[in-house]
Amino acid sequence: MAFWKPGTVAPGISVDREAEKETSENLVTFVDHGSNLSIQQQRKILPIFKSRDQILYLVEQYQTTIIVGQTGCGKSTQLPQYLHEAGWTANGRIVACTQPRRVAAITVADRVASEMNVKLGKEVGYSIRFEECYDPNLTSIKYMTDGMLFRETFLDPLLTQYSVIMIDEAHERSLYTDLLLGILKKIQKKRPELRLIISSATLDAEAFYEFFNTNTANDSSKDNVSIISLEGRMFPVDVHYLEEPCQDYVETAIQTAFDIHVKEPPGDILIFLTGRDEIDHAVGEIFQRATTLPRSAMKINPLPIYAGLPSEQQLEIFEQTPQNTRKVVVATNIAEASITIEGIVYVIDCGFVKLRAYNPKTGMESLTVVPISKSSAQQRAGRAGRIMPGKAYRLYTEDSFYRLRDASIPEIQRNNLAQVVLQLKALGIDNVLRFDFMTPPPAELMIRALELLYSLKALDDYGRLTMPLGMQLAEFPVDPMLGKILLDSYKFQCAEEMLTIAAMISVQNVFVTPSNPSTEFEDEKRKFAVEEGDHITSLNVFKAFITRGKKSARWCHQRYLNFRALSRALSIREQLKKYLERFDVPIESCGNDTVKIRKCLVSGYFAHAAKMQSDGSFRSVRDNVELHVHPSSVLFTRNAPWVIFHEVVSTTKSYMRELTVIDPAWLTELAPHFYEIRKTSLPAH
DNA sequence: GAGCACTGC
Repeated sequence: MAFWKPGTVAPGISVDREAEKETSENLVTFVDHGSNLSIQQQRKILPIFKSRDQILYLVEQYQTTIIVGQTGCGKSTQLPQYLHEAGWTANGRIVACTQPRRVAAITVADRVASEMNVKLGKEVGYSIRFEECYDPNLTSIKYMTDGMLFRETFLDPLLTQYSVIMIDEAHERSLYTDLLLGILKKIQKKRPELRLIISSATLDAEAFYEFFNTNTANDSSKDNVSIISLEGRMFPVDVHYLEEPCQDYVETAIQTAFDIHVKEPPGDILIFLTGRDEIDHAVGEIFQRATTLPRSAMKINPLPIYAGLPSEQQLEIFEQTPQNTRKVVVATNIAEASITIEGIVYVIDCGFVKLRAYNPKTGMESLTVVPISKSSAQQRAGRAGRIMPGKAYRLYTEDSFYRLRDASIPEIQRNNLAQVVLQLKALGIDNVLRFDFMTPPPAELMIRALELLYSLKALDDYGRLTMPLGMQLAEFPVDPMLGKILLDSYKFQCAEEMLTIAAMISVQNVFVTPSNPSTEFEDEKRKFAVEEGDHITSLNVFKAFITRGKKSARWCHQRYLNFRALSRALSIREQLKKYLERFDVPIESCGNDTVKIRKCLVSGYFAHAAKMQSDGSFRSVRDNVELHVHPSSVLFTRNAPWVIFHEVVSTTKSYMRELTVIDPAWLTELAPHFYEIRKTSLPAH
């Protein structure tokens, strides 16, 4: 990049470019201007430094402090250090800072360790799934995913080793953030000395304030919560709206990109669309139309980015743009918070997002395109203001912007809560319907979860956790139905197989589907396919990856397999195996006895059974709802009278994903109680 | 008969 505002962050010379590429985190980019500012001097020129003493005062005076600060103000890196310097980590106590994402936890910890000139994993550490990098005797500042801190409450319900807990990115309202908010409020009652810092980038501070304020007197000076706003470090972004709504936002986005390309000064473009189809189409069109640009004009280079893309292609968006070329990144929501791309000056926002929601009435999930929230729109626009003043083009009218909801619906209000209910019960919270959530989930979600847990025998007639089954399912880091097949595997001598199946189901995008699927792709896929269905096909893929493929990326690439996904499955499998060993479940293999494997699947997935109809579609056994085989299933091209499935996702139709052929007799043999539950009333909760 | 937003334990 040839241009940047002198005296500000230059895109090419930041010392942590590698880290910045991978995280949304508010890392502050330090620039070596040739002067010799020490790290400590650099810390003092951050905007947050002006508020240092005030923040420390508030944390001391109030049980909870809400910090509102834009991206780039340095709160994630500086606040824990201020608290450490002020003595909050004396006597072996720890300051924790949670992040919704793994990479963020690592990169911020790494940054802080280098600022403090200590080795990562010593005074400063992090804790994320599969990776604990801290020293229990030495670490005083600990960055962690919110899910990991939640898990720590199983071992130490009052989180006694922490003096201050900072919940970062709280505005995102991830499932575990919300669980932690409720639990921390409970802990504060028993540990009044515990300090909480809730950090949010948006204007929902009032809601956090109301939630944590326990002062019932009519005198606000006795409130135990305080709020402070910090100035950000962003450049201004000029927002443009359409005067009239557009018919086709993909086409409008393409045209807008070319308008910018022709009329505006250099700077890369980021387009937000909703899914892979739209992205592939837009990238193709931009590529085509670029050939009509005059030869003298600046070149244009469109690049796709979404989670399902293999790593090699994902990394292309981070490569330096060649001279005289403008990069156009076409992205899903992954670029809203998970990935930060340097050099973006223009943002085009279609105003929609693809969102997964769980319907408690049917137990089915839907994946639909819905309008974004105002805070999402602001976050997207902000992506244009990281290196210099930018512009955001919203492909909707200003009027429709004001009609958007303020914030997205928190995950806890639109998720399957089976695992959540189980975990709350394991923490001794018996009446989950009365748990103090910041925004309580609809009762139907809770009741559906309770019903499923009862049918799995994780809860007894009184709604209490069963021992040991219920307790073990609560501890397992997988969905309860998946946990059930692991714990029941001893009955069929197939724990080895179930571990692989559970790990493979826990990762997505094992096959890399090319944008125009070739026969070669179908042929490669068929080599692993078996008539019993997708679970055993996954088992074959994983076995081949470990033995013939020697866990190599090249081997995966040649077979259209996602190396990243398979490596992750390997880690998950190892972790699940440790749990089974602890639960004293014998780790045996049934060899190639697919009847045993499939019966074991039925023992957990009996509620997800479907019968084929004469027209080739299916009906669920439980609710008689019409279902279809997802085209990615190996059963898409085969006939199977009875199946069980992992999940249903409704898009254009209700598609079952991950299917296995079963004998209907197994349903009554392995789950006779399930059909009884519908005749009798539900147990008391 | 033809399709899969994004995280996390």
